[in-house]
Amino acid sequence: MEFLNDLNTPQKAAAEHLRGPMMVIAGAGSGKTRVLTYRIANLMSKGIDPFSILALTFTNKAAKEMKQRIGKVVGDNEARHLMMGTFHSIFARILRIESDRINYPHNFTIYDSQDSRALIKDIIKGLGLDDKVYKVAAVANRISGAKNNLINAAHYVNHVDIQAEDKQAGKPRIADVFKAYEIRCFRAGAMDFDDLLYKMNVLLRDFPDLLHKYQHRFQYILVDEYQDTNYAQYLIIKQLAAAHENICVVGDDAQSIYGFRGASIQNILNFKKDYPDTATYKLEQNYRSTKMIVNAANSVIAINKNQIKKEVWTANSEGEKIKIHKANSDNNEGRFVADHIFETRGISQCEYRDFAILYRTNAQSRSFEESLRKINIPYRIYGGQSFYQRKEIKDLIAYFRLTANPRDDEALRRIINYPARGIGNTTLDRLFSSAGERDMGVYDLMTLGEQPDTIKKAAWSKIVDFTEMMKGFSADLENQTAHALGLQIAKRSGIVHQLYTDKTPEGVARYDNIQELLNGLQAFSEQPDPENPDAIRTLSDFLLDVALLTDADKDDDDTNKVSLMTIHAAKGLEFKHVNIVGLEENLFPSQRSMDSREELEEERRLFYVALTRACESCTLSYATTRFKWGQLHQGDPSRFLDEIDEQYIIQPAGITRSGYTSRNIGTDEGRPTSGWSKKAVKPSIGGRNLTKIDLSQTPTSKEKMTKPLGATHGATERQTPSSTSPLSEGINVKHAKFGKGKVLKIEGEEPNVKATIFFPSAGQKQLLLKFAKLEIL
DNA sequence: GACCTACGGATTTTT
DNA sequence: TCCGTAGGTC
Repeated sequence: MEFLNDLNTPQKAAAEHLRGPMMVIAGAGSGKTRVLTYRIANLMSKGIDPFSILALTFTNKAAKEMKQRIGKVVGDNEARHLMMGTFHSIFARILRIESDRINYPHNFTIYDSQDSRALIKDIIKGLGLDDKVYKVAAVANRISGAKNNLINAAHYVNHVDIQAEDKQAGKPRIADVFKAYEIRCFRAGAMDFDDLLYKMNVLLRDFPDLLHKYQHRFQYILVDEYQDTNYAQYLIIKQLAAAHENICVVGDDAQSIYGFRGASIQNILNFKKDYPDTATYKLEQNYRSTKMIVNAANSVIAINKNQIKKEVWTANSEGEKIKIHKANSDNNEGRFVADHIFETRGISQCEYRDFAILYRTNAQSRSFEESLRKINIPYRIYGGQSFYQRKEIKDLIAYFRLTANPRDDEALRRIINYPARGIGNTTLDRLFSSAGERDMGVYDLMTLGEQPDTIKKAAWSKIVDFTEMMKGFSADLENQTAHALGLQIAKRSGIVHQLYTDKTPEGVARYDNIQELLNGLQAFSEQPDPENPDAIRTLSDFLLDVALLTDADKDDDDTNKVSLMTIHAAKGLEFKHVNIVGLEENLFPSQRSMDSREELEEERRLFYVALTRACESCTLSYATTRFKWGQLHQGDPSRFLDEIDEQYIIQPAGITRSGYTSRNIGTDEGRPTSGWSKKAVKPSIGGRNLTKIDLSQTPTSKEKMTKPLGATHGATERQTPSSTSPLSEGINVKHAKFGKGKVLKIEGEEPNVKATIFFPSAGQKQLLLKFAKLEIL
């Protein structure tokens, strides 16, 4: 096949491999996606049915892109039938088809981590355990870890080591929580992320006909990012591949960074033991980065003990040395990076999209956002609170979920009183406990037509109204498109109305988000399902997609913006110019990774991943002081800085902020360093009590805020402000109205006033107002 | 049940 | 510092 001539020798050999187990060890930037695509194209050109090829990728976006690239080689019509996607999405689809085997409804709900945590919290409370000892996050992690190792609640309670560990940690009753969690999920017809893998294993283990069916269907299996698979994933692949052993795994042990999620680097290290006939291909030529970057990264990763030997090299140009910058505070680090991007863009004539700022934790993004905003550099934040995590979106989706699966108790809990319809917490608690006593779902209890004696009459009639409405929605589930039904739900539930009447800036943003979701629904409804092109796309089809979408999957076609993200999120991406920030001990490497060699090595691999994202230049920075929980902390430079062979780095003599003030951009002049609250005064201005002020009557045209509205709400994408004030401080918000917002507290004095405002629909918000002119109601 | 206050905990990383 | 919420009051 002539398309194979685009490949170098080892790439070509790997792409031409037809049958039998194979492993591709692919260094960073060595073209592994190319090999995967070309191999699949090659299989198809040899007459192998695309229906029999299963390709598992790490993100849906990667799958989509690969499909498109294969389509270009073999034609879209053929490529369409490939089974490609993430582990979670592919197996969710299969589980949906086979769900009756394990007594789940076809429209089972997928609980996201918020849902599972809410449920776990409720269980901890219900069992009367101390929630300070049994912390939700810790318990959730424990359960998740067990499931990823295929341990269910029954095994958990009998597992000697696990029980010993829990006892040691003072939490002997996690097993009880786990057990209750299993029951409640089952009763709700819900699976969490881990269940998708666990239950898939159950299907293959307990139903030989299904094992046979899928072994027969997937004759060729390819797994990308194999170094990041966990035991549950490993075992699914192993079982599916057992009949034919046409399995191809691609990965790089040096880039294994998901150990915390149960990923085991051993899967890649042990592959040859499972398949002794494995053909191994090593891709060692890097096409992405300069010599300087490749060599620097090599010098770092060489320190790790646990790895497969390989020599990553490049024929690319020498490139510039890696720069290290020391800042004296987190804010100055932000300013340096923003300024550096500004300058580099001017000198090398590249676009904003060529830059990335990579950090260890999402919480670090703030100082970079502020600095970029100040000098009008557009940026996009990945991760953090994504679109689908926002409250209003989750609320509407909860209606969708309850429509598709009335047993979904977590969705019900969320929306039964939103918008407010007079069913309060007391009623809800009684409903849940009454349902628990009868071992049935809450919705089933509600539709039973039999009023439990604990529920008051007035509340019960509201419940009946609610269930009647939901029944109406459910009746249309199969005969309306996702868009038609979604629109109907948005309107009839009262959500649209509720948000429309809320004229606060936050309320307007929420209304827009709902519109965006509905637009998304429309696009979804109009695009046919490749597996089943004639069927209408229902709301439950949409839910399956939406539950497993992540930020990385979001299309952002022509956005020319600087990218801000965690290093984890940057996996698989590349940028011309990369800034790796926050290189301090206890931050990167993270404090929690310091106890064990394994975890520290994982942090080092993470650093390796960060370095190898860069094509042309890489700049590292750290801050000697940093605000944490409102307190100033000292920090030491990260050990990773010392681990780069010094011949590849420049450590400039000019310490912090060199060349900065001359341009007078983004300086700190005149700004108090730690917020406004230093001068806190009583909640009164002009001698009058200010606890009740209607800000809608306030002349707002002169108000300035130090943060744009909505920023506190964690919007995923923030535009650079179109206008800045003469002080280059804050943003003009003259169109802002505070609607029904009530001021709870005023601190500071004009013109610097911090106001705590209560919005009926959004709870408490703190806003920093400049030149506030407040009038008393 | 709605509204409000004061307090305490949070920072890994993600499907 | 910010955010969520338990618990108080009307």
